[in-house]
Amino acid sequence: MEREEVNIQFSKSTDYALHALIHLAHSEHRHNIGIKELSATLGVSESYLSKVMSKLRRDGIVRAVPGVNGGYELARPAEQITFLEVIQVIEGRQQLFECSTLNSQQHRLLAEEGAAERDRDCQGKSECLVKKVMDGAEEHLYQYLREHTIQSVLDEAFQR
Amino acid sequence: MEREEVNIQFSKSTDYALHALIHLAHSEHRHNIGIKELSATLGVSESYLSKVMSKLRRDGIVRAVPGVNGGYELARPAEQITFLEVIQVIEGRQQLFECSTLNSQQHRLLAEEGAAERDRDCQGKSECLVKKVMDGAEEHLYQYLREHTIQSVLDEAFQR
DNA sequence: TTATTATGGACATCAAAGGTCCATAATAAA
DNA sequence: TTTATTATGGACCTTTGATGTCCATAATAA
Repeated sequence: MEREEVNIQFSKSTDYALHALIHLAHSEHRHNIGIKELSATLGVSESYLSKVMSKLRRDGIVRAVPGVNGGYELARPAEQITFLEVIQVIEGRQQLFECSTLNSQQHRLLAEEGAAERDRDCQGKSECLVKKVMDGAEEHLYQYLREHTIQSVLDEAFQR
Repeated sequence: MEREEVNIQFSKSTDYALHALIHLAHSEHRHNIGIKELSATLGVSESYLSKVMSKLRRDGIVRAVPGVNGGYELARPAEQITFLEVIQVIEGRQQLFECSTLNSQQHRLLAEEGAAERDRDCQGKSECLVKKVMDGAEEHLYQYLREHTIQSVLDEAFQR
């Protein structure tokens, strides 16, 4: 009874990624910020942060150059990098909610009231009533995360 | 490279809980729906669904009575049971986002611009710029989930 | 009293998060 | 062209939590 279960939460990797990108954006006059500086700034190991940065690179959010004076920089203007995009790159693109129950429950409901012509499958189709609400919630959340960018955070930091 | 990582997602338990509650609400003329009927309806094992139902009972969402003809029923009207409440009971009440990075990043930003009088801690305080956005996202999501209840889903099922 | 139903503890399994280490590739500077 | 430096990716490890089963016990109505 010591620990409550933990579940619906963004991963630490997402945290690292967002903070790293903000640091890059804030240092844009300089070029090629190395993993050493990034990991020291965030207080995270170089080896782990490297993995996160590699993902960001593979998805075209940052550019990376090896070698002396190498490092990372944003691949695009900070106002074109949304929170949603970063989160999806790191967390993957699965949906907030997947229906795992049988097709029985909600379809019995529908069938009994004479809407029996609908599909018979609850797995991911739009027929599941619970999923319908959750999909709405997801779109709601995503819309918010689309409206916030790396740049908008910087703007806010400088009280405007 | 076969499986993409899976992360930010509601658990199956939440799925089970929501579907079970809808079934209870839809059967409110009858009383005490047993775990047998519930598990058969959802296509889930009795033993596992029991755990989920116990959680719902401990948090006052359903009532349970053991013994012959025992079972579960809603402890409150279906319009007073929100999606958010169910989710929080099952998933726990941690936040969508916890800041894991050092206090350095965002405070260096603030400090450089002369806002140095703020706290020095990024762990969960409102000072972290990333966390501020994520908290906003969370509140956005929660507001939506508060507006949807077990009853509202039933209403929708009966096309009104 | 008895059959029935819910409860909770103890386990088991499995996948994913989080993290480390190292060999290799790439690059710029010397 | 070497060399020092930096990123990359594979292999591996540990911990945690989700999912699930089983069983003994408690509670309850018939």
